[in-house]
Amino acid sequence: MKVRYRRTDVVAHAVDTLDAHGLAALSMRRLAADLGVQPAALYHHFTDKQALLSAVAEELLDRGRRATEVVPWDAELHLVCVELRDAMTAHRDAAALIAAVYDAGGAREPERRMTDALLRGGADDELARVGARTLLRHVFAAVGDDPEAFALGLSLVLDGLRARL
Amino acid sequence: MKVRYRRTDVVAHAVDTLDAHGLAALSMRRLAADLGVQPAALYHHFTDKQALLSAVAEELLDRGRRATEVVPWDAELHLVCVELRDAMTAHRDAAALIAAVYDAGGAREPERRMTDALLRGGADDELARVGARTLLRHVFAAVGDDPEAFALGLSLVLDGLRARL
DNA sequence: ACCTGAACACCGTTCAAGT
DNA sequence: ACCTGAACACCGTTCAAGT
Repeated sequence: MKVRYRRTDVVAHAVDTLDAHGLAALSMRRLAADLGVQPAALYHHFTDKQALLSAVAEELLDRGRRATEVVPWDAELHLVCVELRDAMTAHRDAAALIAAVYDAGGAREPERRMTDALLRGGADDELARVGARTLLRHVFAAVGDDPEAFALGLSLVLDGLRARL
Repeated sequence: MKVRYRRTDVVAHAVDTLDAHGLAALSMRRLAADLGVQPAALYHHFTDKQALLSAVAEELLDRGRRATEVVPWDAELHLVCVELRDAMTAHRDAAALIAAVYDAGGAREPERRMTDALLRGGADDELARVGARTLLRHVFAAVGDDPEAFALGLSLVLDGLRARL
């Protein structure tokens, strides 16, 4: 009797592959070969490669979540940035993967939490939407910076937001 | 006697292909087929696909350049953002292409001009470097926004910079 | 529910050789 | 200087069929 897998098994193995060999190695064919299964078998679990990558990105984001607690809006904003940065640095190429999934319309939870925090802080709908997006994109883009440059770049955006609240 | 091409011919055709069929269609094999040439022939003009993409990105940036004139540092900053946005919106998928080339270490001229303008405006080396990068990345990320959202997001970053100059 | 076998339509890149 | 012919080592995806 051959081995069989569930969706979560495939995602777990994909995370391992990401760690060990990077995003370029995350191909449907290679993943299937590693699992000892035909490429077509993966299409039972995911409609296409994009769906697989989305599932992996969500998994990485989940692993980065801290305990939920109610904090002031600006502390929440800071917390989301830190959690996101953690998730993006905890695994090889996680930053590129999460950004790619975001660009394709997935991994929207961090942005949603930022928007909520800004609304709570008194921003109107427009500022909350644009502010959250600008902040999120900055975290994406600056994740490769050293800590000082990251903090400085982040404060440029946060100062701009503060000036409007 | 068969047709023969120079490097610039290939770049010009790549720009046309980008316009007509998008970034996904910009493959070495397809480009070669369109030109009526073997895939291997392109490796006479470019060491690899990355070099081709870099050349195309530089070409798009060049086409977006306006006449050079000496202006105050903040007007120069604004001008670079506008030129960059123009270059990124003038051709299909140009934003994704230029961002990809930038991530790979190319298309550095806009950032260099931003750094120079900030130094001219009194920023120290660190602020000029981080400020230019933050601004550039914001333009990359927000190029798909509608004009109001783009302007608001940009002013968030510019306000942060102004607060330090 | 999960997988196979086989195919289709692609990729980037290298290399010896030709003109 | 610019190109061919041929190969190598890959991709994502579909589909009928099997257990």
